[in-house]
Amino acid sequence: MSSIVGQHSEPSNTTRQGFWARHPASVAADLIGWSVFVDGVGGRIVETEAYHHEDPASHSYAGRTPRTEVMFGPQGHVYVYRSYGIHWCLNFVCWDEAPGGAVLIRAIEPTARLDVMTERRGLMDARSLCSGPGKLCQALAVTHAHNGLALDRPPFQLQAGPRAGLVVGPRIGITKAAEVPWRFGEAGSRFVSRPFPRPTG
DNA sequence: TGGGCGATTCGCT
DNA sequence: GCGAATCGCCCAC
Repeated sequence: MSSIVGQHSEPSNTTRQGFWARHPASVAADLIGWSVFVDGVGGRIVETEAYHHEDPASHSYAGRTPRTEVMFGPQGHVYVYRSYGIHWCLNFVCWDEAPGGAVLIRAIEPTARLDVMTERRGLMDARSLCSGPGKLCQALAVTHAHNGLALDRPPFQLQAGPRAGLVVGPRIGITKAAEVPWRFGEAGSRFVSRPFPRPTG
């Protein structure tokens, strides 16, 4: 599933339930190169991470709680949680065999309304506007108020797009199952949160 | 009801 | 490169 959908395609295939009813790692890989906007502010997704219900690093691993409720709900919705008591993190709910999975959006290449993002972030450097899960939520003004909202309805807008290439690596900032290679990025992108490890020979 | 912990970021060295 | 800031969630007592 790496089809490139033109802007005039009927609702982009992200709106089809089938896209999200797959393993989070598959969805996370396919989302690279797509664009996400919140109230018209956003850009191209260049970095994601997958979290699965059988994955010890996933919030859903310990079971269903009020906080993780959305992860067990319908696919194609937004799961937002607070990180370190300071930042917000944006996830897209997806799962196939059993409920409880999501893709963390870790970095975006800003393309739309950089002026708004610049003001929200208090920065001039486009490269640093959305190069991290907490950063992009600040730039796109995503908060807990968005938790549970559907991705195919305002204020969200998703649009398929091409990517230069896919790179894979271990996830960042976790202690459990840190070796699982479920971090995905666009090859050569300068807008990722951190460089991907070079393929070792 | 209390304490430990975390899918982070930023500034200072 | 390292550590502080900061607070909601979750489990144990």
